[in-house]
Amino acid sequence: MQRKTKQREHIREALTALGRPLSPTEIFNQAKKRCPSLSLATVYRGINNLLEEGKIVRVSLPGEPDRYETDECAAHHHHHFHCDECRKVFDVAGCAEKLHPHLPEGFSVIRHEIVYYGNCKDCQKSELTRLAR
Amino acid sequence: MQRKTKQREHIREALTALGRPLSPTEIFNQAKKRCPSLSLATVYRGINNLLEEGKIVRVSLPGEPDRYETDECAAHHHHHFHCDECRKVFDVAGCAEKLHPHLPEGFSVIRHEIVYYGNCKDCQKSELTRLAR
DNA sequence: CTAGTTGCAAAGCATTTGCCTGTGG
DNA sequence: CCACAGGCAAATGCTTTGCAACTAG
Repeated sequence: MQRKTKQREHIREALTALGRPLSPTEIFNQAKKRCPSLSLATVYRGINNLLEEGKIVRVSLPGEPDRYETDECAAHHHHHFHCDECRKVFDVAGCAEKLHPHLPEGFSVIRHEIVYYGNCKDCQKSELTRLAR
Repeated sequence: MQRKTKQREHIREALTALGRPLSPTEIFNQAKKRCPSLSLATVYRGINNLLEEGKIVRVSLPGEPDRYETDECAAHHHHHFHCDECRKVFDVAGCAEKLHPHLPEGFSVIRHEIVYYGNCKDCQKSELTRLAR
């Protein structure tokens, strides 16, 4: 069974603190603020422990390194938004989409992933100010 | 400008021969049959050349190494299907989906990607025979 | 106590680069 | 000819592992 250590606490804390899916490096940088001795290898190990326990969930997006979010975030069906500008990833609540894929004969769909790309709130603003110049 | 070499031909040939998005290694293995002296580095360089020329297109799926498909495949809007069993990727023609994401205030969507997961035709069959046993 | 954890450094993998030889045009 | 292309091996970047020291329970 797993022990409760400060390093592991810091990993979960980083995830809840920023409230969006984070990459191992983002977690590392965030958690290092509280625990300077933390090593990146420990973050990776901690991530894998927490994954096995189901306390965090992997968020993979096309062409991006894997990110992770807390089980609370993952409790409801949702998709993700990737900002083309700052490359941060945000949750998109619910799934109002109607899906009717034109599948070839004999294929069956068990689940789906949708990723939206565009500009997040902050980058939207900076985009506007840039255009206004 | 780029030259026409047999190695580069073999890369495109591999893609059209199998008719589905292929990873660099899949391309390498396929092309090596015709051109045993081919090196993996050349496949990577060839892929990047062809990308720049727009002759092939990158297909990234969550948690998967990048794959590539010919520009013909990419000419029409489509999405992808990933078989949970054999891990091959197939094109899904068109996009009959109605998308109405619940975006936070201030976000704007420029494009989207959809990935379907399930069993492809062949693995569907083997799944059925396995269950029948 | 003692098995699970950590930090560090080294090992793995996939992808890219440097360098020198080979070759298409 | 000779600049671009190819093969090989070394370099890179991200993730995992081995190992000895450490610590929660």
